[in-house]
Amino acid sequence: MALATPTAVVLELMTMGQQSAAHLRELLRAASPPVQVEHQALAAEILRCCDRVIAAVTAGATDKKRKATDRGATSCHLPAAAMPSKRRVRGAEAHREVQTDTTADGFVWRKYGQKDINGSKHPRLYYRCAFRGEGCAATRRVQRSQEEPAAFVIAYYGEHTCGAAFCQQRAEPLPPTVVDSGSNACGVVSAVDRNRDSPLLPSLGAKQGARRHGAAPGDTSRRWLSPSSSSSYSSEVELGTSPAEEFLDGNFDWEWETVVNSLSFGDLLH
DNA sequence: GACATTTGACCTAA
DNA sequence: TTAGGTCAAATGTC
Repeated sequence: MALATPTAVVLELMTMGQQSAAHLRELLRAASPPVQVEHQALAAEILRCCDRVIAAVTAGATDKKRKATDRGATSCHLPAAAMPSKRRVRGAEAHREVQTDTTADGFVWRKYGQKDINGSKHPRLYYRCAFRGEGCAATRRVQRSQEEPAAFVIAYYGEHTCGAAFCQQRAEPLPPTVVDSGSNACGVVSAVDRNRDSPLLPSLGAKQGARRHGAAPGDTSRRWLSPSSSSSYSSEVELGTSPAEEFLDGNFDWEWETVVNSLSFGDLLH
C-alpha cells in the first residue's frame, strides 16, 4: 500500500475521523430518546481533537515549505514521526503506512534498535523481519505520532521473502494476521494480560517458550534458533503492549512479545 | 542456560 | 558536523 506523504496521510485520516465524529455528534443530537449529555460531549471532544491535529499538521506543512532548505526537523511543527525520512538509502525504497492503535501487520518482527529522534518526543523503533536468517531482508521503522498517540507511522523497507518462500514451505504457515492489543494511550489492558487466562490462547504468556520455539533465525545468528530446527514450531502471534502510563510519560517503552500458541490459525482467528 | 531486549558505540549519508 | 540507522555486548527474563 503505497501512500502519499505522511502528512497527506495523516490529514486524510484525520479528516475522515473529523467527519465521522461530526456525523456521530449529529446522530446523538437527533437521537430519540435523547442520549446523555456526556455522550454528546464525548463526540464533541473527539471532533475537537481531530480539529487540533489537522490544524497542527497543516501548520507544520506550511512551516516545512517555508523552511525547505532547513535540515532541522526540530524547527518544524510537524511531528518528526510524520516527516518523510531525511535519508534512507540503505535497502529498498520504503512505503509508509499510518495505523491506528496497532502496529501489527501479520509479520513477525524483531526489534534491533531504538533511537531518540530530534524534534520528536517518542523514540523511533527499528525492527527487522524475524526470519532474516532465511534471507528475508525486510525491515520496518515504527514511530508513534506525536499529535495522535494512537497512530503509528510505520515505514517498510525491503520485501518479505519469508512470506513468499519460507512460510509457504511450511505445513503451518505464519499467521496472516496478528492479534494485537491495540497499543494506545487510553489505558487498554495489555493483550498479554487479557489473553493470559483466555481458554482460546492457552499458551499465551509462555514467553520463554515463544522465544525458544518461535524465534527467528539468522540475525545475530548465534542467538537465533531456526524455526525449521524446532520440532514443535507452531504459529506465532506478535503482541504489542503499551502501558498507558509509560507512553504518556514519553517513554514509549512498550514490550513486544512474541508468543507461541499451539492453536491453528483458524482457531486463533475465529 | 537460552534467548530477547536494551543501549551505547559506530558507520555513513546529507 | 550532525543525526539517522545499525551493530553487538551487556543485561534481564524465564
